Amino acid sequence: MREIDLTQVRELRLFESMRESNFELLMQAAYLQTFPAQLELISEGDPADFLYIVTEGCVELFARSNGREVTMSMVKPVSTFILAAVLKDAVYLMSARTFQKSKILLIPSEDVREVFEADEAFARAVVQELANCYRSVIKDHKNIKLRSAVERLANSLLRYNREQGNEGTLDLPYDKRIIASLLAMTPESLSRAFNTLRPYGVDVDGARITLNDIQALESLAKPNPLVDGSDEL
Amino acid sequence: MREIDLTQVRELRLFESMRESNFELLMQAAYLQTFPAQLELISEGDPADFLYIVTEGCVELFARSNGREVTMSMVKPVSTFILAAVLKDAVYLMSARTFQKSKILLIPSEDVREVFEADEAFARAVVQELANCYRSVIKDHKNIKLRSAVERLANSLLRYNREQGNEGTLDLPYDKRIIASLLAMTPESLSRAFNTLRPYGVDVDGARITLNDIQALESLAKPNPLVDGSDEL
DNA sequence: GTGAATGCTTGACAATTATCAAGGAACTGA
DNA sequence: TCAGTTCCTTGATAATTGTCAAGCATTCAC
Repeated sequence: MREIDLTQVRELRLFESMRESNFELLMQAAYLQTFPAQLELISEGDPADFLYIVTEGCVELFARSNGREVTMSMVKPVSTFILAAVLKDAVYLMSARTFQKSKILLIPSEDVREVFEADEAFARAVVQELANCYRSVIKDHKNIKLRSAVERLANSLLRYNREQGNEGTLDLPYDKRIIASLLAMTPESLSRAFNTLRPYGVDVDGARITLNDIQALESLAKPNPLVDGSDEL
Repeated sequence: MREIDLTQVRELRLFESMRESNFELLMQAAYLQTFPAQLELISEGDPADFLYIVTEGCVELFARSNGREVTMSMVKPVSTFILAAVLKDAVYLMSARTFQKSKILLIPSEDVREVFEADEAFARAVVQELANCYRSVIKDHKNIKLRSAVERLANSLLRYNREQGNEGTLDLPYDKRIIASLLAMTPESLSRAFNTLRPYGVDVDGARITLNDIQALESLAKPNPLVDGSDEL
């Protein structure tokens, strides 16, 4: 594995405090692979054979049931996914596919669990990671249950704007089709939701969005850190 | 604290494997209190001062935003709630109120975190508990994003029926108002959803529900263990 | 370049779900 | 017992969101 990849992974909060020997053990068992876009990596219901870490590219977590399909979240470098299933030695609850061409590190579940048993620092880091994941889903869940589709869109635009430096202009990080699914609506409804937001200063030009009246947009969106907060609050 | 309560708590998977001395330490710092029904125990946004454990009664976790309010989940004895906030030393993301008169054990967050640092077995048990919580919210999230209101109701009836011994007859465990909110709909819509299910053999008599044609109901509900599974799958 | 595919938008319409108002049943407390 | 709740249901209606079909722009392969 390239030195630079290793360093990146080691710097993840999940791995930074564990013993060097255990980290090496994990990495020796691991595979680093590059996958093309739109390749299905895991399928919900399968046993959790590997812990995944995206080091380059982007991965879509999605769920299927009864012929329908929705995007659950997008995983960007450098982060892990489906940690909970690995630790419980259970089946995956979500499917995953590469969104772009991606470089992904696969660590066999058994090794993760073994090191989890042996390395206290790692065990504690796992707790922090899981707690973050948990709180993040709770926020998503509140978002869907407490807000209408237009409000969800308004808040997500405000959030992208914040993440991209509060310049009043932002680029949608994914296709609108995916944004729509993340926000639990159809692409058609997303299109119409953008139209609804035009009187609030939202201008759309492809993936480039301009927010001309953030105050107005906020008065509609009513952002709430306990729903939209990126983290640690 | 009464011996019987202590034993119950000790038997929780979260506490069963920790060292006796640490368990005693936690319990000495803890308060056991009885609260009347409908008392707000915690309010989202407050710092997480205590870990809560319901030993008798029932607690409603709910969320508020922008004047709206929804039930997130119901906590029955004997289980903990808001563990993630305690471990992260963060604010609560959900509010909690007693549903019935309830006996609740409060353990100061600092003690939980201290023992978490000191007791390896406890740290590992925390991981299992958090992983369960995480997977349970993921399922709720899939339920809402992948199904219509009627389908959600149908599946939740099938689930209550399973939990109550597959007798084809079941009692709703909470007020319909709460069931509605758990299923992300209004009480009026729940009422109409029950009517929609009548042709599928669902008879309603107050809180007592009879399922006269489970096959028909299942063909509508399309239950899926990766969404409805109680646990461990 | 040309044709096919993809992604997005729009229109027309339908289904789903919410809102508001009213009424009835069951429980509650004096 | 009776009035006052509370909870649930129903009706009428409206808002929200989804579906289906078509069209347009862009990208992509050849």
